[in-house]
Amino acid sequence: MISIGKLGRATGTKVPTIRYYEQVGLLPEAERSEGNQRLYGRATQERLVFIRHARELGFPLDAIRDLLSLQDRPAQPCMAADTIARAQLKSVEARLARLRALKTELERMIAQCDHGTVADCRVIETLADHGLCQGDHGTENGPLA
Amino acid sequence: MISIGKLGRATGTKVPTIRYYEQVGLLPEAERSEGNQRLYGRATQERLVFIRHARELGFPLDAIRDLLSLQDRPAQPCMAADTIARAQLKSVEARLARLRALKTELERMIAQCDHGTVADCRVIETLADHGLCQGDHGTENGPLA
DNA sequence: CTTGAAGCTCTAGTAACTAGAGCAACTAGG
DNA sequence: CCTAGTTGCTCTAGTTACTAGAGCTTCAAG
Repeated sequence: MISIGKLGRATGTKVPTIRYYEQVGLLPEAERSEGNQRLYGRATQERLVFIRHARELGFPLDAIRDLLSLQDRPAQPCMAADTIARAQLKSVEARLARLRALKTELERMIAQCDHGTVADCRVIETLADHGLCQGDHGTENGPLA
Repeated sequence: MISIGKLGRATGTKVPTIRYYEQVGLLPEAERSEGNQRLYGRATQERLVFIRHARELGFPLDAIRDLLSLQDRPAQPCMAADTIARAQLKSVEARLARLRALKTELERMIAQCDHGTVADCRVIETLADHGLCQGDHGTENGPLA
């Protein structure tokens, strides 16, 4: 049984984040000490590690909630977890493609900035240039990277 | 002089987003018609295009505010804009590296999910596995992708 | 035994929007 | 000219995943 601070250090999670996870039901309500302080055992620590890894992989908390509920009833078929992972992969690939394009664009911008005045700075021109839209208008404001 | 709806369609921006940009000072307070409806001219439309492009490139609104203030006083040296762009490039590269790792991991997870039951599903095991931490603990909960 | 760190609860703030209520105004068809 | 129906207005509140602060209590070390 360890304190919330130790759990945080052990898992690389900030203390308020742990309390937040409890609040939104991702972690069970912690046992308390005499003096009302949270105490955690192995099981919860592992659950938190699971959550953090899933977050690092970009899963939103809702998806993690689903995964945890699968984990809690392990006799089910694996399909649901697979489906979640596949959906996640799709969105990761989309973000990757977008970011690669952005990187190219930024490099171009920086290369063209000639340390003159803003008046002829390509960084600003590039952003103002309408010709660079590759016509994904219609998507409207999407997640944006 | 066009309405907010037309401006939205012309720039691929949702109407509430335009009002939001005005509210937070990225766009000037719009002129109004007799009946109190917002009217926009070329200048504001270009400013909005600038903002949207910068957002697509991942610039946070604060950085965009800075860029716009540079644009408003174009006799300054270009350095500041360059600095902002370089910082942005750095963070894009970091996000890229992280995402590439995530993609590999997800692919591995999916490949190992053998459509059995959850009990032996690698998707969940992978997320629970502590051995996969490449020890970036200490960063605590960072931006996460 | 005392001091300072770590814990508690609660509220409010962050980014960048998005959604909804309830109402006014503009536009096109008949 | 009238009447729908769409678009616009303001305002409040919700979203995601946390983070920060106030004001207080409890714990661990010297």
